[in-house]
Amino acid sequence: MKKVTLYDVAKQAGVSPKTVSRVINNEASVSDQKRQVVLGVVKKLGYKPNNSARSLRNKRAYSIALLYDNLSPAYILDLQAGLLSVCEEAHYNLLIKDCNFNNKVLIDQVSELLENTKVDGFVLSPPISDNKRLIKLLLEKQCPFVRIAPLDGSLISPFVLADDCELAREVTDYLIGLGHERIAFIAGDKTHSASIERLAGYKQALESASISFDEELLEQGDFSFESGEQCALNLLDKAIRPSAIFASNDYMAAGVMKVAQKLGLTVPNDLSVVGFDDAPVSSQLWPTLTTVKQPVKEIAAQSATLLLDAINNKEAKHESVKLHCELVVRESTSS
Amino acid sequence: MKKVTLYDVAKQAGVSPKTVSRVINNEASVSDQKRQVVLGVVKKLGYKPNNSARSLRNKRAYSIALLYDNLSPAYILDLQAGLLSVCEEAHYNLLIKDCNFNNKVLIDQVSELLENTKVDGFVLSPPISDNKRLIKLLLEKQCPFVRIAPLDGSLISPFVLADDCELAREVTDYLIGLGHERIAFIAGDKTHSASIERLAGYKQALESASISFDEELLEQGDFSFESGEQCALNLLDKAIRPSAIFASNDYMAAGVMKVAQKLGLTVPNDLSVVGFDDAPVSSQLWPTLTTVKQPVKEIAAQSATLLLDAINNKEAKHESVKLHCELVVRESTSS
DNA sequence: AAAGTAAATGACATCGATGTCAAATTATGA
DNA sequence: TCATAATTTGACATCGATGTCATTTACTTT
Repeated sequence: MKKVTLYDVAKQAGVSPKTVSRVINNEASVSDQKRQVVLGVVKKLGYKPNNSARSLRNKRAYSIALLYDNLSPAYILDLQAGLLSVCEEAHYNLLIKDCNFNNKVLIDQVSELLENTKVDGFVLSPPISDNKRLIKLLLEKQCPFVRIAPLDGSLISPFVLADDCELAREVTDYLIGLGHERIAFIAGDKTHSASIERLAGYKQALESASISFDEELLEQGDFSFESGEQCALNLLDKAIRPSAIFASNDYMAAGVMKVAQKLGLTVPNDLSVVGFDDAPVSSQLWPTLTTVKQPVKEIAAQSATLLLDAINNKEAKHESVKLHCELVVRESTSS
Repeated sequence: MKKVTLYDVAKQAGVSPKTVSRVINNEASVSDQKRQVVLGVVKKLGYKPNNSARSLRNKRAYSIALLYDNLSPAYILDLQAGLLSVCEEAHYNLLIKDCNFNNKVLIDQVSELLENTKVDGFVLSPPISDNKRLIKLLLEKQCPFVRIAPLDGSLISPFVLADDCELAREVTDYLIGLGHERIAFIAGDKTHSASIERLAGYKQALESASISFDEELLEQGDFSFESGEQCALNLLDKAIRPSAIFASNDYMAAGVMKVAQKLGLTVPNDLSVVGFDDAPVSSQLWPTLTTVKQPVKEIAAQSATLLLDAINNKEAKHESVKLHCELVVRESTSS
């Protein structure tokens, strides 16, 4: 039951430790014959490289860090799960960092992670994906990173996003298809690309259907339940009410539902409501909320894959990946 | 900007590296005079010990792992936040492990963490806190661990819990105080101590108020929204309805709200509803839910503290800590 | 077949911190 | 004051993997 090391493998295989190391790291100049022998012994002894020794020698921690701030708990947990699945496979550690603090501290903490912990790369989730100072730091230090749903679509790093715009269009098309013409939209926090994209999709759908965009029907929220309430109050107070409200996320949609109920409106008969994200609350309300499900775990898994690529192959070209969301029709919408 | 090592400190301080090491690790036999000198240089150079080197030499990873399964996202995130705050302070890493798999795999994964990653200790959250096989493994390997809200209150390890029973009593007292006499209770998953405790508190309060416990008013749920719905249907279908329903968590309470609304009952006028946990949904419903807020971050922080104590002081006695919850009165309750 | 080139292999030092054990220093007691 | 015990201190080896560089082996080429 004792820990097996490179040396044990080397002895059994009748080669030098260095050769075993070469095999483990998939280096080129090892004869196929010895490679097979070594691999055999590795499997037989169940050898696993010691991470601390590697880290010490190579001056890197074999770990990546997830930076997040201000997202919904379920979303963050899905991100973590997706990242973990890839990290475990690749024998990397995942460090998590709640960046619920100001810019200055964030920069310090990341520097610390870089210089002390020797983290290999970072996953930036919105709104950190567009933190200028942080990105500048990472680029300067030549530290690999991936951005999730960034506003800035340039390939300074790989990035992964969902087809928010397309799905917002689909949602709006769906509402139009149900016969709605006065469809209001509640936008989210502008520092998230999702807000921009979802609004764009809404506008595109209106245009395709030759419904003119009405400034009156657009409200600016910030993704919070309270902002949803406030925006709904503004919208439902109008002389001619919208017959449907499309909120940029489920929290705001829940706020809309609350206001509708308070005003004595029945959802979906008097008002259709749509959210976005498929947060837990969307199926815990009554009526349950029509919404859009993002493939958050896949987004995270893709991010991890791209990041590990960048880490292990410094000259790899940066890519971007767009993943597909899905409309989930529930009870809060009708004609 | 180069990395400073023990040797740099030793040279500057005019002592041997070993002495610096002694100072860093707070060992006894160093003269006060040298200690001061060394500490001065440490601060001046901003020396930070290299974790990989330490891990290699000491055969431990300076990290703890959080095992969780099946809890609400917000709860898990709060646990993580609480653990992280202590870990960062102590320069430990936090590994997270979603144990959403069967017993066998769990044991394998934990063994792997122990033998390969050399994790120093584990934090078990419910219902893993009472996983017999896992606990047996950890005890055998003499690996320190803390349990959060275990069913088994013996001191095989330190543990931390909330005063669920007391608060359930307080909630029930509060409902009784409002004039309710037919108060139904929806119990949660029996593998969680919280379920047992909350039910006990409910019964105690009834007894204190000389209201006899009515089997008819007790339903068994499993903490899910759907189970809340089902139990509510059962309860509200009775000839004489309860005037208040106390659900063991907010998800189930949300299910109750849904059913109440569907049946045309107005909350709180026709029915008072109380939840537990102060999950996000409790303030995103309308009416907002009266509930109980657990100090989850503090529970986690305490757990981490106890665990690190156990790790760094093997003969420390195991302690248990009980933390205080708080009743949050919102809109879903009235006389 | 000899010479020359390319590929495969291994000896050794190193990453940074710390346990072991012996040497040096200080304190104690007769 | 000197021998002895107690306390500080440091030299050195070590944890396990891998970069460097020299050496050996295999493969061409004329």
